[in-house]
Amino acid sequence: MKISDSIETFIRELLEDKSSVELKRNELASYFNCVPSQINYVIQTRFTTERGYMVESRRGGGGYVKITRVHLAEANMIEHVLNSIGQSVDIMTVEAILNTLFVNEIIGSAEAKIIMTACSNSALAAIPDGFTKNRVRADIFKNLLLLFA
Amino acid sequence: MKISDSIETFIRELLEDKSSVELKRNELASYFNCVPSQINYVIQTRFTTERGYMVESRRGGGGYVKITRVHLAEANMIEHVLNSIGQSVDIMTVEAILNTLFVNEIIGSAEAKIIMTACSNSALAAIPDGFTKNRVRADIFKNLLLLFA
DNA sequence: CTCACAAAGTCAAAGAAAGTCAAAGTCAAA
DNA sequence: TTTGACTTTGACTTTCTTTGACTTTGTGAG
Repeated sequence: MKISDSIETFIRELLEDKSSVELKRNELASYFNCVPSQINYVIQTRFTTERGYMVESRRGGGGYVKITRVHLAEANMIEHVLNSIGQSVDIMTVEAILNTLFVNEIIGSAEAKIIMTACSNSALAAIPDGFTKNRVRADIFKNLLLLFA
Repeated sequence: MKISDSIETFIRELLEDKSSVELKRNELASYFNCVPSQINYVIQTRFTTERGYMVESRRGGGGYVKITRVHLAEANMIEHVLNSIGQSVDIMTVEAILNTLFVNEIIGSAEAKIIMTACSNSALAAIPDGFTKNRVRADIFKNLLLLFA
């Protein structure tokens, strides 16, 4: 029972051909039998800037939500990412960022895998949940990204 | 037969065909008539990095626990090293081990560098000195070494 | 210009699932 | 018989998802 994941997949598939899609929030919601605001949830958690998407929308009659896959400038992408990471970061975000870096060929899949593992909950199991864990994760992540800058 | 052992066997059997299984913690618990946290106990004591398993999970709706088996070849150097690392390890030891692995061509210099950085004091700066820091270091190190097994 | 309606946005509460911790129980070995 | 490693249990926490009431913004008819 994970409606959000289905919606995410659905939108991803639409984006396979074109680099942007225009959706009707309400139509999509009724297609998936969920409340409209769930579409917002999916967009906010899955189609973020960190994952390489841009979202525009308009309300009112004939309104829409437009999602665009964006190719980030390769130049100082690492620097950009480093700045976007705060003092604390969760594993989902790490995964998303690594994926973006991989897609943009900044890092290879082997490196991504290593970094992912170093930041995984499994590796950080000894640290209590919550702020501390995500803070340590951010430190490790940043230190590793710095190797590619 | 102890419940924990049965659960362990059950999961092991699932892993005989596939190299990874996705479990529902609550379902498994109710199947074995035990409290959910017992599943965590089994995983923490039986499906550890030393034994060649990796564990990922997600909370919330549609959550899961995924256990992946990594094949540890007999007489494998990584396995040996994994077993030799205790619960806690200092940065000098990490460096020494990495050097040995590099000299024996088990890992490349790029990988060694990444692992070294992930285990560095700089990456673990947010953790107070002493036992905890070296313990987290050991966890990270073992998880990363497992990638080369 | 104004008002009704159509869309999309916001936010917080409720629900779902996994994680943590430590107390209490077992049981064999010293 | 005491000790200590291993197990079982459950109360509490954290994380992620779903839902819905309410808000904001655009459009078009009168």
